[in-house]
Amino acid sequence: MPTPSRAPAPRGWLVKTEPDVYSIDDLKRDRTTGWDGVRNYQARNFMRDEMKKGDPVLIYHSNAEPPGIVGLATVSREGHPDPTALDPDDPHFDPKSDPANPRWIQVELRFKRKFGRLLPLADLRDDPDLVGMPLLQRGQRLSVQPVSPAHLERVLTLAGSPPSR
DNA sequence: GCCAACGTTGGC
DNA sequence: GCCAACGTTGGC
Repeated sequence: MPTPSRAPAPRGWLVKTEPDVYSIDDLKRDRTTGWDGVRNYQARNFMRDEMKKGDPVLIYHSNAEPPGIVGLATVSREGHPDPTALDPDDPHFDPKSDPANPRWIQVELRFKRKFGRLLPLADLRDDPDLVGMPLLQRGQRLSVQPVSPAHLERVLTLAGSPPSR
């Protein structure tokens, strides 16, 4: 029998940022921002190929005390060239990127909410429901990574937020 | 500040 | 194409 066509399961994401550089409060202030400066091919490919408008995005503070997940955003614009790679005055300028065929991609994120409390990395590591989450894997340092629906729901529950929407 | 893990670079 | 050297990330 024919399988009814069904929308693909919504994908969740997690992005890292150093709060000294750009924090959840900065995103709240700006409301939207181009997630620029990512210079890793795997992370770029997620932004270029897989992050879709409306996808939920967890915001993670790295190099913070303590490090942890601090809030939620959404993809408000899909992959497009990262202007900082083409700007010689920008610290993320990449002279090897051809302006006619830009090498680096960003998405635009829109602030959704800041959690009432930071969810510390150490606590997430201890949560049996989060086993296998890429963030928690040893030596993992991707700054853009997928989050399964189950892990996303668990994080939102820990944050005291509704599991969807 | 230390250092493990990982990605990139470049000599060969 | 191998791999050592180097630079970066990021927790601790």
